[in-house]
Amino acid sequence: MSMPTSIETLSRSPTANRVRGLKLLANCSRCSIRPASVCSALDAGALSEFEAIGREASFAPRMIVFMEGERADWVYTVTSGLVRLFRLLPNGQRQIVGFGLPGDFLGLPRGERHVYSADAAVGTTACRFHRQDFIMFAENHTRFLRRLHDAAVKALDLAQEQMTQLGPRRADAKIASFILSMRARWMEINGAGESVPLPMSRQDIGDYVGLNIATVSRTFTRLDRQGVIRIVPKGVRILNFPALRQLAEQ
Amino acid sequence: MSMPTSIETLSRSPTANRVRGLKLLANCSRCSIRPASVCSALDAGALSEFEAIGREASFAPRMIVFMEGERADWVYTVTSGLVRLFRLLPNGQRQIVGFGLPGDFLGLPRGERHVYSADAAVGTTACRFHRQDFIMFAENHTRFLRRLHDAAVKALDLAQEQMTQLGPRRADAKIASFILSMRARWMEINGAGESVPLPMSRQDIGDYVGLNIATVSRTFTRLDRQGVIRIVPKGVRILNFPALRQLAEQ
DNA sequence: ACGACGCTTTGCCCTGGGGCAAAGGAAAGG
DNA sequence: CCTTTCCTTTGCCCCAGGGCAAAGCGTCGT
Repeated sequence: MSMPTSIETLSRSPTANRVRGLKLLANCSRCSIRPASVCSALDAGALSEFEAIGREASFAPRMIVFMEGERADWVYTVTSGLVRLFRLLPNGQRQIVGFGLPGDFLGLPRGERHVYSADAAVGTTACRFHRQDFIMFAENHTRFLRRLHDAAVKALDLAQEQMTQLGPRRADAKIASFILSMRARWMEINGAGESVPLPMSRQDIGDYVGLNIATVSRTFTRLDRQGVIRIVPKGVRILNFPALRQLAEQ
Repeated sequence: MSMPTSIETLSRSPTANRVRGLKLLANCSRCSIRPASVCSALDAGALSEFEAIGREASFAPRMIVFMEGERADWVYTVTSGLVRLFRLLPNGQRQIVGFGLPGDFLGLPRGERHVYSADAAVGTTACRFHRQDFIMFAENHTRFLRRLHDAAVKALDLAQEQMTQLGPRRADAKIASFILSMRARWMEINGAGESVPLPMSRQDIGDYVGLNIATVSRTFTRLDRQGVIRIVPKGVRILNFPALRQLAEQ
């Protein structure tokens, strides 16, 4: 059925260079994605303490954040852009296991090593903390620790969900589910409405839901022609909600 | 692509009846699967204390152990048989998210409610503990708690693995991976060799790896004809290891 | 030992989606 | 502003695997 998207055939491979720049954190209190992130659990005092141990890192598109198998020495909170979480399969195919959106917390696996890789899909910024600093801070701030745990539960739920999405479903069901799930995630960030940002490429979507890039493209086009969605630059607008939900359930 | 295996079309639906019988635990110290279970972390003293809070439950084939959404009041350690972990999708399809083999620990989700259902695929026995008793016991036995954590990590790894298996891979690759993964799991229990028990039905395998029952059957037959495996009652024997590994990597 | 039931295997046909490749667009770099 | 480089869309063809259904087997119960 489906085709290895070898990493070599991707238009460009992830670049080995890591973080592009580091800046001191200033004014977490004015950070616009804070409400959607784990930092929402911190009051003014804790926040400035937290600021002191973090740095803002920027990543150019395709820059690696961390690699599977590597020691997990840093943790991240995405503040803008999009991070791809992926595993490279023995046959060269890339399976995207998740997307890190602004507000998402990344890089704290159960063990001491990463179990998947992460790179920036577009220009991305993230607050970076040394694992030890971060853990020590969390252990001194119980509310924060609980919030972290919540984040982990949410990630697990998403993974479970994704597992059931990947199975043998029709292309339009997969794409419809994908759009609805992205919409739900953006709503937690923006509140937003019918417009769903999709900053990732068609290839990324395919590697996430388990479809060929051509099929992804065709399916978007079909949904557009059917009047279910409208394709807009870097995203879609949902025109017929019930129809989309209906498709997602197939 | 793929077909809803509606729960109604399954030859028989899971039965609503729960545990068939309960017996006091006697002689955990002689339990043959103990080395493969979380109980392996307990010494003689702790073991008899542990015995006191558990009961051995038996389940007839297709009996429900617990259901998605239900409060998770009991936890289980499988001692014999096979448990199917599954979610029912909106379209009626059943996605099997894992198999509980002897030694596996089940029923302690992150939240207070189960996120998937479980039923017995064949006649099954399991040690059952009240969640509270179990948690209290674990908190008083640090080695046991760590062992529990290890079990959770292993389960997560398996789920991650499964997520990459489900994607768009060829039928023989999926089946080959499945056989190798089952073999690896049995080896931890039996040590065993080339013979891999497969107590679950073809339908179960299909709902796990994302293939139609007919395709599952055809693929097993093909691998048999090619001399890669030999189909034996309730399992397979691996004849050509390198070939199987090779297929699994596709 | 026999019969019934349920699971597995197999054949036949068909369709959804992959492979390939070219054309069309958008964005980045000079 | 123009050129280059990706990325997306689309057409054409083909095949892996799904749908359906019948036949084959094993097993369990009486």
